Amino acid sequence: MALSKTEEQLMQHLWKLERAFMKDLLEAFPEPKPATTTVATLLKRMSDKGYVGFKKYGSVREYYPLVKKEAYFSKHLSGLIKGYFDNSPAQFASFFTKETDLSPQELEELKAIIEGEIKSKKK
Amino acid sequence: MALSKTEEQLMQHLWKLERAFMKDLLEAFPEPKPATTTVATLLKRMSDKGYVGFKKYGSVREYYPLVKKEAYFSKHLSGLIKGYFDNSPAQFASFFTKETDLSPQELEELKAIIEGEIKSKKK
DNA sequence: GAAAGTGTTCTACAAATGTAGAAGTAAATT
DNA sequence: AATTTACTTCTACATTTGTAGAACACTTTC
Repeated sequence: MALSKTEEQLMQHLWKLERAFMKDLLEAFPEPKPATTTVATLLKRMSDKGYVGFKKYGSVREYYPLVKKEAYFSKHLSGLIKGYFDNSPAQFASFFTKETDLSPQELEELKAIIEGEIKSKKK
Repeated sequence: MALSKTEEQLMQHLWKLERAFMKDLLEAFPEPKPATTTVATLLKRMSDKGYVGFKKYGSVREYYPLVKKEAYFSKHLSGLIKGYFDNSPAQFASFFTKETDLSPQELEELKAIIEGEIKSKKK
């Protein structure tokens, strides 16, 4: 099952922190911070959905992600590409490159990456 | 306000069709098709949210999108990039290029696009 | 060891979402 | 004109989501 928008936000914090206690997560939120119980509920649901694990220290828990950000994001992205670009990553890439405001330097970097990819595919 | 997952799907059909009557939309869904009333409800909500317009022909309506797919998608994408790549499109691009399985030809095309962008930025 | 501080579990509830029946209306068909 | 077709509008309801109070439990601190 997928995460909801709010759960995803919390997941972002968790990915950044890698492992975190309730208080670390609360700190990560900007004002106005949600109630502790709110975060607890979200964590419970996320854990039920299999996205979050935890280690108990007494009654307190140290939470950590069970799915990698990259993996989660990849799935997200391929969904988007399927939906919006008729499943054509190339078409998506083209759109992205044109629409996003990349600096000349970033473009050069990107070009280098692609050249690297081309080379590695060829070998 | 944003569209929900299901509303987005319907929106996809509408974008593809450009203008559509209820029956066209229903046809666009794969089996098992939703009930007519289900789609009607979604259209109503989407219209309330300002994403869909319609022209009346008697009591029947021809629906059409009020927001361009590109615009909607862009917003989506920048949200993703903000969330997952710390607001760095370049970092995102790099991830995308590595993770997605583009064919050598697609990579060449992409490279060409980027070169074009570099040139146009330089001018 | 009584009081604070932290976090957990339970329970609750409003809003948003997914889905659709019932009933009405307009247009097409017999 | 009566019937069928193709919607639309209204109403309804189960889930999921966003938010959090109340009450309980473990730790730390005076």
